[in-house]
Amino acid sequence: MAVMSRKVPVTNPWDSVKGLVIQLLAEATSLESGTIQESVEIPPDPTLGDLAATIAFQLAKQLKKNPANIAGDIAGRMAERIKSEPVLSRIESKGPYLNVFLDRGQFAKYTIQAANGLGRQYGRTDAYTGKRALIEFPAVNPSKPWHIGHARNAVIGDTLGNILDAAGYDVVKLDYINDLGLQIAQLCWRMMQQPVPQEQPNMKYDQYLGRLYVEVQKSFENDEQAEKQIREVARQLEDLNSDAANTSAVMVTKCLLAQCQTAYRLGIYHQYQVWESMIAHSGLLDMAREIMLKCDNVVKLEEGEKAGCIVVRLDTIEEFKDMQEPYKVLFRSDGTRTYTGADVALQMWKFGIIQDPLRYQVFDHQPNGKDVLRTSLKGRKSRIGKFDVVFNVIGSEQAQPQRLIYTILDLLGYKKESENSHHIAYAFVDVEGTDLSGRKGTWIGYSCDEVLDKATELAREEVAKRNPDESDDFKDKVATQVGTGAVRYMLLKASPDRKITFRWSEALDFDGDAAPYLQYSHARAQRILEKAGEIVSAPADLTLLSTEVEFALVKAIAMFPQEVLDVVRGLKKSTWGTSFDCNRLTSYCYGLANLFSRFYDSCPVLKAEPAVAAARLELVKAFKMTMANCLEVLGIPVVERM
RNA sequence: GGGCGCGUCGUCUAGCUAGGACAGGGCGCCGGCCUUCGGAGUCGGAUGUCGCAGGUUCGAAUCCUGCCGCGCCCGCCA
Repeated sequence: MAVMSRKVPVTNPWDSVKGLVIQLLAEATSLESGTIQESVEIPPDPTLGDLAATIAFQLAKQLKKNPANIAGDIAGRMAERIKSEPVLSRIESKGPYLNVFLDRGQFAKYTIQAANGLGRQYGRTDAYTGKRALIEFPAVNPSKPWHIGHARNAVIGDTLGNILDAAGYDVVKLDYINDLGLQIAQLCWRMMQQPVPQEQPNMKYDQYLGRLYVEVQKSFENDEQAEKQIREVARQLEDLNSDAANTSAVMVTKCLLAQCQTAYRLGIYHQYQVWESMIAHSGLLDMAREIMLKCDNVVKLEEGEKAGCIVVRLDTIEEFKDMQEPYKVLFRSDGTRTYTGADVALQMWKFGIIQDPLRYQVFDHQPNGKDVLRTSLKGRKSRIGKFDVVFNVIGSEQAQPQRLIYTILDLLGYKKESENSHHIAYAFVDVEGTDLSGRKGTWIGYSCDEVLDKATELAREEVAKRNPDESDDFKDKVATQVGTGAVRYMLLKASPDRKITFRWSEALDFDGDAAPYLQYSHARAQRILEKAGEIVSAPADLTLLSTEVEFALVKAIAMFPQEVLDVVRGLKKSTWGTSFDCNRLTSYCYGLANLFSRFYDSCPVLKAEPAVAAARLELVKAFKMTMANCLEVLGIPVVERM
């Protein structure tokens, strides 16, 4: 069998074996392999089998026979053929189900050779090589620190990027900086007031600004005069030479640098930042407007309430038929853009529909060694290029506005681009009763930094308890890895469409289904390999790995590449956004760690007889590699000792 | 009013897109396991009207219809 005898390690062992089973079922039944593929599943209990097919149910309808009899017939017909495949052991019918058993030893060999042969590449595939994906996140206003809800956005976006990258995509991560919003105007207004607010010397700038904003908000709400002035500041911000714009530029830069420190703590890096003020002055909006006006559905209204506005007519679209107002304003009567208008223009830019008029310069040198570029008036032209797919990570409350943008893109004639526009939606994080509001200041105490601080602090205590003789440097380093890993994992393990109620007791629970458990399993594997270094050197016979527990671990290792691909294939558009099952990968990773823990408990490695020890060591290596690769995709630090 | 999402042991949650074998986990609770490579572990136990009511099907947590509860969205705002 060609697939099974390749010299080069297979990239996707589970899928290869499943493919083989499908092939054999097709030979035995004359059903389409597509039909069979859909019916092949994993039995609920491994004692039933390793793979199962429910084709007997479908055939029962056609043949008008009892499905159990049909399954029995097929099993009988396939028995011999199965024996000729080394990785397969036997087929059984159990009622209407067809259950296939793998040969444990052969499959262990097959899988471990794949994982250890590919090493850090294991889990990566070239399924989407050649495609370019742009991900925009988290687009936090540069007027406050990230709170834990912003962190959810950022971690989802970052992890999506890693997963797409593993599937072969060329991924670009982009952040959108709204430095022209009302929040910025409010802060600038305050900055230009007497007395000039004093910066808190011991406080991060974003933290300080976020608190100042809560204060300013009160003036805005209660003082009509102040509100009027703030509106004026907002207008001035559009003029890059104004005092307001200069004040803003300094303030926003300082705030953004502070926010970036939070991102870096979470291991999150970007290639580009798009600043709204630069978009406003780049000519991009004018270019977009021209293109839009060529479309029949975009018109400048001459009369009525919206006279002078450039609007898009939505009444031709089924979905918006029931809308009270069929005209959506893109450019106001004074010529300025609405958010919808700007968003459509930006989306067009992302797909390369508008030639890039922006210039770029380095904003910061990131700890990953790479520069993040920001849009600017002065810098250089860049080759950011066109993208095949665009993902915008935004809260689910923006589902309709996002869909509207993609619909308008379609109306403008960019059908493909519309289809390839994805809103990665996620529900908000709240805090037992209240939401996290920048305005009301309810985020105070729940900023991402504070959560990371507390998690790291607790991790420091635990590390110190377990490693009393280690250096402070060691303890600090590991505490950081454990603390940040725990926070990232907590945010990823919840399905994005489910709201998270943040609780300290859960965030700081390092037992059970949490990142430290995963990191711990890796550290244990690492320790075994370290100790083995001095002892074992015999060439391993991997077919010796055949106990229940070993086999379960082997299967989990074999499934990793397919798990990654399944998450990518699961990115499907719905009315409310595009589904992204980041929790599926955390769940896989937890299961993998769990199986290793069982193996660790019941299968001694170093104390086993030499031949078994050699084989188990290879299994430990394969596990460690897979766990490390999976953690890397999740953005959770890989820990050698903890 | 229209639209979207959520509702699963005490609690948090997976599974729902492609219906299938006793609904999986975590925390908490009860009880075992350190003369075995790190106990952030492991083994066992108790705990469930899968929001409610119908329907489709050989078979429904999953699909359809109608309700109920919670949250969110429907501006030349930002």
